[in-house]
Amino acid sequence: MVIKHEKGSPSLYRRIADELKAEISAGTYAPGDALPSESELAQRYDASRGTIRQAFAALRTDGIISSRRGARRVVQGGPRLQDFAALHSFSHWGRAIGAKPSGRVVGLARREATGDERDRLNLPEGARIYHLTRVRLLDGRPVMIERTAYPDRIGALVAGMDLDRESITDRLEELGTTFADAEHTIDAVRATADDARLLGVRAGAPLLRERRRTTDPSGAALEWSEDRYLGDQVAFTVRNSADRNTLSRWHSAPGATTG
Amino acid sequence: MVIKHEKGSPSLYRRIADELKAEISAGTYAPGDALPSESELAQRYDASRGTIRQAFAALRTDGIISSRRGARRVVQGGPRLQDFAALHSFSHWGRAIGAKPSGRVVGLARREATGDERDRLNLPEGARIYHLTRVRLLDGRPVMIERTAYPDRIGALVAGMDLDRESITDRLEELGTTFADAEHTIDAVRATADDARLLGVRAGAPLLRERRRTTDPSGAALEWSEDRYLGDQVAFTVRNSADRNTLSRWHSAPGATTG
DNA sequence: GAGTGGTCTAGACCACTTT
DNA sequence: AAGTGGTCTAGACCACTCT
Repeated sequence: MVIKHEKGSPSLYRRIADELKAEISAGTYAPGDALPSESELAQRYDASRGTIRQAFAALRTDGIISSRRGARRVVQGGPRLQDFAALHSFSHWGRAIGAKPSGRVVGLARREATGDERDRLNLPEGARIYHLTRVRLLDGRPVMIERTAYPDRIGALVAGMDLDRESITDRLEELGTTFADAEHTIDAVRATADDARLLGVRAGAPLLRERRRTTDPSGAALEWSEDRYLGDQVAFTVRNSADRNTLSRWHSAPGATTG
Repeated sequence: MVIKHEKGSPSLYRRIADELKAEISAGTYAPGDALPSESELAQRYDASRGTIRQAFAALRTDGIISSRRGARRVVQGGPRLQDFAALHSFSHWGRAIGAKPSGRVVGLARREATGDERDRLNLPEGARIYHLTRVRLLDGRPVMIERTAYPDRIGALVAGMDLDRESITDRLEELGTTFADAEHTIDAVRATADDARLLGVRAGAPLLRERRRTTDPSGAALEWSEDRYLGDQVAFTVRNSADRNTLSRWHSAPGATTG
């Protein structure tokens, strides 16, 4: 018996995965606890074993559970992982951690893309972009400087927004833009005089720098951003395993530009 | 027809995945190129479609390819990701990037674990650990300070090694220890006087701090390490997507320990 | 409309952990 | 010995992209 999906409804394995995640969040299964077996869940959800395995695979990829042949799956400890939206959008993230996120526009300009920007956004010579600089705050205190380049098509939409009030990410999603993949490069830099003034720290303070390239489902670049966080305010957490690794370590030869 | 595995040989889908990765590395499929369809590969490898999908899933999890319904899978650009061993072991990593890795032991001691160390390694009150501090170098230049706590059982093995010469990771693997999962927390800190002396920079220089907890397949903690990299020498790269997210952003309230 | 990936089923055998 | 997850097969229907 195959049950058809209602239009727009998530697949069965996604619903099962979401339900398991919710039960783990709620503490029904605590870190270290064993989860129900595949066959047990197959019965409970009237699904095949393959579908249950697909649901578990989603949790495994997110690092929420571990799994070994012969033993039941076990809930992993550690900090809860955030969903893609909370990670991608400062506004979402701020609200998720219970703070009041805001922004202050420092500059917005349409200009010709630099060579680096053309590379990152995959644009032809002479292409124009929008470049936005904002200070982002939590509960009124500066936490991060955001310097983002948008391709012309996206930037035109952004330029029309109320940037002090709206979430760019949310508005772009409403306007039909889908953020699918992102690549983040993280290192540490010294605050420049400019950084220091905007963040209210002394020049030379250690900042956590995140350079991010985000693409849509077809692989087209949607933004290229360099964000600088106060080093003592923000950290990033990554999980990986022998099976699955999305993390790399990179070395910059002294004197070379850092990618 | 079911073909049995030879003992110790990797599964079919792993071999297919490895072969595809090799072809991508070799440039047979360049970033932006479409890959063969599932049915085509099923024929080529005399495998079922499910097995081919399993191989593709491995590449997808590593962020090497993207995939959308209706269109063929596409090779993703960006830096090549390193395998778990290269990420986990400084020695492996150094050799992989063509440099000569080395280490200099600053201190090794067996002592009672602090509260923080007990939490991270999941040890009872009063448990003892081994604590190792090393400076790690590439081509003779200091790049990182490593401060690692090992549970007694592991530390006893480490203490017997030639720490200036051997790779701890390699030796522990040879001795039957399997590193399965790791959780990394990354932020930026100011170099202490001690850090500065060991790394040959001025105090206050920005350092990239990686705190790492590594576990074996059963979830038991194998090490808890705090590594500090020169900010202009090393960066970390992470890939994620709406489907699959192993990255989180964390906020530390001012004054709180960045635990 | 043809091709492709996404979801789901039902069943099989095996390696490993647990009791 | 029983239970559990890992691998693999063969087939089905569907949503979507491409030309």
